[in-house]
Amino acid sequence: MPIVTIKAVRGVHDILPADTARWQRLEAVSRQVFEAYGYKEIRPPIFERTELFARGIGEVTDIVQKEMYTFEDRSGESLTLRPEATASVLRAYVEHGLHVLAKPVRLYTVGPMFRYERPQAGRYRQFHQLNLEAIGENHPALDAEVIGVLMELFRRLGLADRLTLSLNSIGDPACRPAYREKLVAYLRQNAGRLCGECRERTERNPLRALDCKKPDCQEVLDTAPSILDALCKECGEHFARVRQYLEALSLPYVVTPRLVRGFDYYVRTTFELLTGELGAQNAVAGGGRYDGLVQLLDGPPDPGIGFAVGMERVVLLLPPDAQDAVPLALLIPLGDKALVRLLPVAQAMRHSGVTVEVGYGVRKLRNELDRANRLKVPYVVILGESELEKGEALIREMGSGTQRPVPLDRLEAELIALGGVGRGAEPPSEVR
RNA sequence: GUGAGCGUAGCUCAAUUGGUCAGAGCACUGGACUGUGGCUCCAGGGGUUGAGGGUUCAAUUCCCUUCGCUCACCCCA
Repeated sequence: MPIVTIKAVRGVHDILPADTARWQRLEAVSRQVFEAYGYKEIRPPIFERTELFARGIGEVTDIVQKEMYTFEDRSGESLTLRPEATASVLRAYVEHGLHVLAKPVRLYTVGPMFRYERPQAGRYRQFHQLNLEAIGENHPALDAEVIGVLMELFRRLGLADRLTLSLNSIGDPACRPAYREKLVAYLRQNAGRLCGECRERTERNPLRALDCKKPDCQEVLDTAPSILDALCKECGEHFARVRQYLEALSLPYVVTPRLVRGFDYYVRTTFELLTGELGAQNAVAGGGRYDGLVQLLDGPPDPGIGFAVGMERVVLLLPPDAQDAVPLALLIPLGDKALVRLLPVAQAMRHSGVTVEVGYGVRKLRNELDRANRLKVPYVVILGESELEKGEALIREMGSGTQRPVPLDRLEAELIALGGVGRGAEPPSEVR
């Protein structure tokens, strides 16, 4: 190895072959679930004008203030690698007039996000999200639907019983300011028992003080006024109906009045899917309603709701794949003549969608068999001088060690017959 | 951005109070075994011990700096 090696940038990581099967499974199941609910994929670019995120996420949020990958392109324009997907999706929604479609417009997207944070367990600078958005409808049944999609995804992944759904309503511009005042008053009253940061938050962003983890602050916050008692009539009713629909769908949840989220744009319903298995990074997914955001991005006054799933965190929870896909057979030619005869056989099998590997005819049979053993292939085809003379090849079953001659012109058909039994193209995996 | 712990072969890890300490296992390639594997034995490739500097007769070991990893704060997916 050279003295100076180029390594991956801090906080980003390679997804290696040993893990890609899990990733592919997660993506496949997600698409199945989302599309079953009528959501269509959209693929926005991974960078946008910086202004889009500044406006959409909120100028005073941590993400915008200190976590964005922002750079100037050669024309001097300020661009930013997306730290989240919703702003991009809504920008595309407005830009291409998708609001004329039958509402709600149901969209999802899958891909990398970028945030400049200190890497940690389950937290990366480039990470991947599944994002789902339902735009143009404010009926509480849509809130329940979106949460239902999320829960169905995790049910299909077999993870539902290891996660809990936290649910809250954070009101809207009609009622939140009043609550904010009450909370600030309470926090000021008890400022002496709060940590320094929470005292700062009291003035700058009081809602964020609610999820401070320090025990002393928790104690103070336990008796703080609850947002749920301060909701206006409309918000209270909306929340009650969301709960009613979730119950109708038998979806368990825990009302968490102190659940606040990092983006400014959320109103009313907010939710998180939490796990106890990932250390400090306990949120596997999060989302909420964002009525008003489309308008903020120069679009029509369409309401919306959506969620994001952290794929790395899900993958960490998924059990490792039981078994790698292995080729059906290793074709072992002994010598170049045999190689020439086997190459088209391999090609034909691959045309049929059956995976095989071919040796190069230069190694000893012993070593090739040893290799076949380690590849865990169930069958091996041996073609040497004597077989060539007789116009046949040997098919050896590695498990039993038995082998039988097969006429060369029947070889391909025989192998495909062997591969037809539960091998080759796997049906879409139904993950329990 | 703050704090703590840790960086030795592709992987997992050794190396007495600084003194043959640069090693083992796994993996890889080959040989023992002229065309029949899973066992065993043997051999080989691969490291300026993360990088740079300092202390010392001598540094993997001690000190400083730096980079990276891990965990926590913070934030969130």
